[in-house]
Amino acid sequence: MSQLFSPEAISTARASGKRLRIGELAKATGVTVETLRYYEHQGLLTAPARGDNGYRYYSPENLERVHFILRAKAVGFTLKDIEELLSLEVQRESHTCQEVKDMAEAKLAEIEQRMSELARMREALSTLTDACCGGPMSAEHCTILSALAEGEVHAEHHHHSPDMEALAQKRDSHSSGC
Amino acid sequence: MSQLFSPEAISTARASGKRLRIGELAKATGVTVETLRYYEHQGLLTAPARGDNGYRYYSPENLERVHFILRAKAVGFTLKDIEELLSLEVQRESHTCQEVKDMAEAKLAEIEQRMSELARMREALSTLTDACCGGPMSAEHCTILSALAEGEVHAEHHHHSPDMEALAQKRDSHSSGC
DNA sequence: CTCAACCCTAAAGTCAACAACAAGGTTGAG
DNA sequence: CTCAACCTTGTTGTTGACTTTAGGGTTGAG
Repeated sequence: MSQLFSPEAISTARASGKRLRIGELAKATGVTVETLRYYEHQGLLTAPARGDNGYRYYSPENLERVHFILRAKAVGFTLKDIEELLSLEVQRESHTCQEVKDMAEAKLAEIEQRMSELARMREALSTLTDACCGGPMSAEHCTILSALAEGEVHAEHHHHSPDMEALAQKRDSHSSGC
Repeated sequence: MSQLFSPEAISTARASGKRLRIGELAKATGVTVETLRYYEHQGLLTAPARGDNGYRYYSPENLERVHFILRAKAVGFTLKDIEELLSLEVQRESHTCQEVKDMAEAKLAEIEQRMSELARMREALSTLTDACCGGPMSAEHCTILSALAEGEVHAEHHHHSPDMEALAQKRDSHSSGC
């Protein structure tokens, strides 16, 4: 490994400025170098200092910004959201808490929306799997396939109707489901 | 395919034999005509009969298949999954219940995976929003931005550490958070 | 006959968030 | 010097599920 860089080779040699090359920053943050260049291209990272060789040399501030991005991603923000969050972050004084909280709450609502959609799917799917024997015999009378084919799937948005009953009846009445 | 052994099963099973043009099928199923053509292109819909004008004329079986696809989508299957499901559906006898149930359970696991990921995000986000006043004053000391900037976000996979404590302390100690 | 509302095909564009590739320059160890 | 391992730019490809575009034919009412 070649950890040897020239700390003072950069024009503005700051005392505390431990500058990282892109591969080092990548390793330090757990993302790929392509991702870092992509973030820069997208305007999420400000263009870092360059050496005479054209290499990017990242400051600790750049490192912090990458961490900011990753944390924001981890709680569900998109890169586009993060661009907005960063514009709030870099000029905190000229923005309000409300703006920030609004974004967080909007994202929260979005996440809860997606969760309830998934919960709906999970309910429907578990009803289906519960009704299916899963045995090694022919799928000719498989309740899952029949439910998908004949419209007994309890998965439409609102409209929680006698779907499950219909499915349950299938099991009882025919005694053939799966 | 059911059409293999049923050039007349169609006419016998359903005396109606009402064939729809693509726009009618679209209206009947709630998808766009482009989507229907796309499904056909992807092999999810078998090529329907054509008139002398080149128009597609869909049979009731075609309609049923679209419904199958939509129901499968509604419970979380991808189009690729559905292609597989359809191959099971079309030749049920040569497949087992187990195959079908395995697919459903795999999808269920996938959905639960995504749900727990979302739940993790929701926890982190609601902790953040709870800690933020959301008021109209400067975001200078906004706890949300600070948490994102300083790494107090409780959102990494496992590793549930004193993150929330750190966040809570921020509120108490500084008395400035937001 | 005209005109809107249908229908057709093939190909390209969209979104997000990168990954991969081509074609090179730089660095440092051996 | 070579060689691997870095770094550079710009372009294109990936995934999924469509949507849009371009450039046409068909149908039926007025």
